[in-house]
Order: sequence, then structure tokens, then C-alpha cells
Amino acid sequence: MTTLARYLQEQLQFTAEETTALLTHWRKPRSLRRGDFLTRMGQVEQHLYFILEGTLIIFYEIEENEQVVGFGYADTMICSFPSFIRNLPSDYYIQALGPTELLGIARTDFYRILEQYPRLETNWRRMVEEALLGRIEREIDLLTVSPRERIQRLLNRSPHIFQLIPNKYIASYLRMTPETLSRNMK
Amino acid sequence: MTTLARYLQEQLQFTAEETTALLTHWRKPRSLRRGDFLTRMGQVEQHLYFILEGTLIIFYEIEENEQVVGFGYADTMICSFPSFIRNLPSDYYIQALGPTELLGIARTDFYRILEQYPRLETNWRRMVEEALLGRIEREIDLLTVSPRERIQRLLNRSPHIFQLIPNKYIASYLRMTPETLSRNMK
DNA sequence: AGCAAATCTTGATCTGGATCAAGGATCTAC
DNA sequence: GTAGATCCTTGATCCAGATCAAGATTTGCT
Repeated sequence: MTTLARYLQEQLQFTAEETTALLTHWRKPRSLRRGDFLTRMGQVEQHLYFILEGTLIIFYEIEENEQVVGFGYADTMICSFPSFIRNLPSDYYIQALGPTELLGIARTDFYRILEQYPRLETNWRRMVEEALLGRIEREIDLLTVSPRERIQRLLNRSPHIFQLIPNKYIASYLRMTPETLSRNMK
Repeated sequence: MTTLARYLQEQLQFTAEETTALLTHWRKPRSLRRGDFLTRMGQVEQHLYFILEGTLIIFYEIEENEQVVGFGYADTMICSFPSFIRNLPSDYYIQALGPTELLGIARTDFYRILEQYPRLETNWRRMVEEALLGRIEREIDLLTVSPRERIQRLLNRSPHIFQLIPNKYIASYLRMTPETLSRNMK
């Protein structure tokens, strides 16, 4: 069984048959090398991706420098959600930090299937709900005033990120400079 | 026709029949006075509310002081979404800034209806998607480094807020002190 | 393995916005 | 309508974290 099949069944609670039906539509494999962009600002996101292997960063370009707002790693979904959902140009970039393998499903296919299978809609709705809740939790994390505490919260909630992602991107994600992250890590 | 009915049809695109069916379940009227809490930290959110009249603030208590993260005003929905969706205690408070009238629907009713009517599920999903997109846009707003620009963005996007909400809450929402807001408004 | 590029660390300095303070303007409740 | 509370403004000071700099370490590519 593929990792995507396992993800669909374990994380999204699809039955074996539903998983099989869905899998046939996830058929756009894509490979990226370090530095390649999965999505660029201005492009309309035409696919939803499942990461088989590798790590990616999601960032905005704001006043000349990049501001990281999220990460992607193996066995999770990734895409420019606002662009994918609204069918409008993406506001942010998604870039591979190393060799990366993905599977994609076209948004037209995806929404067509959504209409056909009510249970799929329920699962997608739950996924969007979870994404929303994740954002809300992150908002609280960023409210925490001291850099030291922001780091601590991330360490508690997602220690694996520190294994996968270079500190300078984590610093950006936590809204501080790499120097401040370094000085507060020990 | 009530404002809720109009909201359901115009904003959420329900048919007249669906609206009528739904309306019978929105039957928990609630009145608040200035300073009253709609929801307190620790409570599990048992209702989704529609604001008929009045304004409210949503805030976290973080290190002794309140941090505003959102507002509610007439003709929109409000509740502690993470609590409502996950059926867990709310992390934040919702408080009325003045006399406020609401209609509520119980979460058990709401989710039961959702199961029965697929089109309702689609509409709710769209609402959650929109809420997620709103969060994402807000994230960009907060990334803007200078206080002056953050104010400007909010003025452009939601000028009505400055009419409805005292500046000190807007300052908190924009992550700055009332002094800084005052100094950068003109 | 080996070299170039990228990243991390540590120190010295600077600064934007917070904090503290106090007077004036505006609400609001009876 | 008026008293009291709340909110807004302006000035003076302070400090956490940014910026600048430079050397040490790690990473990734062939």
C-alpha cells in the first residue's frame, strides 16, 4: 500500500474502496530539486499535492524579503490553499528545500469527485476545518510575547520541524531573526 | 424577511425552501448588555450565533492582558469556532461592546441537519473555507512590518470597523498599543 | 573526499515601538 | 442633563530585539 493510501485511510478515515477509487485520480507525479518552486506567486494553483518525500517551505515575499508561513513534509498535503479554493493567483511561493517527490490531483478532478461522493465532501470539510484550527492555534503561538516562549511552544508542538528544517526558516516562521533564535535556543 | 433569512440566501446561497427549513432551528434568541460575555474561556461552545444587532470582540487572555483577535457585528455569524467544531473548551472570550441581540442554533441540531442535507454541508464547507481564507489574509496583514501600514491595510479592507469599534480594541487587534495607533492615524 | 556555499554563532551597536504619565475629550447610565 | 467612567492624545523615557559584522561550523554537490 502506498503512503498516500495509508494517509487517506488513517488520517481521513476513508474506506478501502473509497481510497482505491480516489487513488486513480492522484496521478500527476512531480519531482523537485533543492530550490525548485512547486508554486510561484501569481500562478493559479491547479493541483492539490501529497508529499511522498522531502520538505518544502511556504513563504510570502514582503518588502523584499521572504516571510515563511508554513512547512510541508512527507505524508501531508500541500498547495496554495487560497489559490486552489478560490481559483485565483497565489499570493505565496512554495519551494523545495531538498529533493522532493509529490503526487498531484487536478483541482477540476478534485471538485468533480467532491460533488459525486458526499462522504468525500465530509472528509474534505473536516480537513479544511482542521486547517482552520491549525491557523488559530498558530495565532496564539505568535501572540506569545517573548521569542523564548514562541520557540518553546513550537518545540513542544512540532519538535520534528527542528530536525527537518534549517533554523533560519524556523526563525522566519517564528517572526524573529536567526540571531534571536540562536541566542534563545539554549 | 428577517436579516438571518437574507444572510442565508444572499451570502450562503440557500434556496428559499432551505432557508425556511433552517430558520425553524435558529430559535435561541439571546440578549447581551455592554460587557456581558457571550462565551467565556473554558466553556464548550454549544451554539452558533447570528448577530442581529450590536458589536462584539473576540479575545484571548494572554499573560494577564487581553489580546483581541476578531470582531463580530450585525448580519454575521459568531461563535468560538475551535470549541464549536471540536466540542472542546473554548480558548477565548467573546464579549459584547454594547447592547446586542443574537439568534442561536444548538451544535447538536446543527450537525444533525448537516448530515441530513448534503447541500447544507456544501454551504458550511464553503463558510469554513472562507473563514480559513480570512485568517490567511489577516496573517499577511500582520506580517506588514510598520504599524502605519498595518493600520492602512485595515482601513482599506474594513473601514467600517473604525466606525463600530473603540480604537483601543483595534490597536490590540493590530498588535500595537493605543498610543502607537493614535500616533499613526493622521 | 574535498571544496564552495550555506548556515549558525557570538559580540557590539542601534532603534522603533512599548511603557509611564497626565490632561482633555467622549461616552453612558441613571 | 450631569457625574463618573472610559477612552483618546501627547510628551518623555526605556529596552528587547533588529541590524551589522566576522569567524566557525555544517551541508551538499561532483
